[in-house]
Amino acid sequence: MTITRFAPSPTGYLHIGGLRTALYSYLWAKKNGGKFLLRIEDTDLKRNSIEATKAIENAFEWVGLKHDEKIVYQSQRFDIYKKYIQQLLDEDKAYYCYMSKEELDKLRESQMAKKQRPRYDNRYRDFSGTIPKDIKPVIRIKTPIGKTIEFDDGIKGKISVKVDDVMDDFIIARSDMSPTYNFVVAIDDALMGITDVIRGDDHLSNTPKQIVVYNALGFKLPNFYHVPMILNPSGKKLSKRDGAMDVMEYKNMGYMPEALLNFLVRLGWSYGDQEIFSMDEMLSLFDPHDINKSASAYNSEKLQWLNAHYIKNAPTKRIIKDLEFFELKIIDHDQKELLVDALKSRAKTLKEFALMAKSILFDPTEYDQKAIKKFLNEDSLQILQNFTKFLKSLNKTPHLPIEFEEIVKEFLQKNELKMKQLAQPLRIAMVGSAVSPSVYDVMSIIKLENIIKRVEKLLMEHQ
RNA sequence: GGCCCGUUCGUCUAGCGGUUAGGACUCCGGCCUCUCACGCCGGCAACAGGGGUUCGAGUCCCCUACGGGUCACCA
Repeated sequence: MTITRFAPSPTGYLHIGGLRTALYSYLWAKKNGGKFLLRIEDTDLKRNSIEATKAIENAFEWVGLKHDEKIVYQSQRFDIYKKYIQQLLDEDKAYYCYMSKEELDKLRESQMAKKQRPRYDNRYRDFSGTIPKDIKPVIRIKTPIGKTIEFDDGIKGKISVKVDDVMDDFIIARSDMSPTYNFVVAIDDALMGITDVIRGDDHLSNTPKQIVVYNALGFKLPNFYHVPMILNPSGKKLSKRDGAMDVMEYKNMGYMPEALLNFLVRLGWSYGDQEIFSMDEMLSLFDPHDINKSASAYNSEKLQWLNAHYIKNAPTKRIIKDLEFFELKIIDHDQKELLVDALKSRAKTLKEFALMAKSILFDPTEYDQKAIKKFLNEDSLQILQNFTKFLKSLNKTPHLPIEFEEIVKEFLQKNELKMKQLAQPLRIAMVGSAVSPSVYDVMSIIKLENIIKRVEKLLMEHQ
């Protein structure tokens, strides 16, 4: 069975880079009928937050990624880590190091001065001298000096590093005996039965260290996949300054989770020329081996295009529900279908959608001055005047767009006018600007009495 | 600086020794049209540079340049 995991440290919100690796992990597990687990990496007791964990869960819920089983908290597993530390000590695969932090700093400084790579000099490995008093020791693992560590990354291919180049006998337990990251990650991944580790590129250099731990403990290695980073539009590392890092921010901006997921899955991965992927398609087509080797820049225009696509194709009921988040309730409106259909191909975000809907539903509070200047003059005001008279004289009440179209045509014919001469002035009267869906649709949505009311209001203010 | 990774249109990418180097977003034309969108049609635009290997290289190898990651008693 394929078991993957997402293992964030609870330092803040879930950002889009994290969501992408989570998505990849989720897809790969689910595609293979496996499990996707969530683990919170909170070994650093100093900074830790429940809110951050909650934020991650909320974001997962919004996009619809469900993790299997209970969330694993590393802070609750210290007993387990302690056991393995003791095991390594007993087997002489780890040892106490009595070098103080100050000493270590000094060593590092002198190495830097000599342009050497700062590293611990293994002075307490196989130490037989007298042990310094008054020093709370740390525990270090014995790394396989002189060896080469090789592994086959599912994305990058063969990776091979010399142990002496990339690590010293690194610390697995701090002087307060709390375990460190590279140690616990290996243990947890092994114990949780993780078969495929999909994570950010920035962890690539941690992997050899974790392999050392796996080997020391006799655990079987998982498959590793190191996903290249997401860059900002100018090709630099994505940071908070780029804005919209928090996944939930996308909800506020009116993006649909499907669009975000589709955007993210295509950022660094592709399947031929296909751009649109439903969750089912992602599930059947995704394979981490096809992920690109190079970093990709975040490009919000594509996301916007995808969002527009998903809005266009979403069921009306769904849109109506989503619009409530933007304080628009149209569930009881008798022309809600027409309204939503008219706007579906026009709005790029749900936020924009709500704004457009409101501009139709509610009487205009102000008019676009450019539009006024361009389309309102003596002639057009006269036409509007005549049009309201005509509307009032009707002996039946039109409802459907087609019915409004008929009466408009009748009016135009009687007065020997072209649609162009009526459409824009009427549009301005109804919604306050020169842009809106078809006037017939708008008329049908706001109804006869409101058309007359809005036209008369405009006439009054411009006479 | 050491180590590791990367480099195809502005951006996301297809390509897996022989292609007029394809698609998508953006942008620019055109059609449709009551405006704006949508849709449809068309256009601009790329193999980082240099050496090899080969009959033939975007594809394989080496070097250079550039970009990124990482070098903690953080995760």
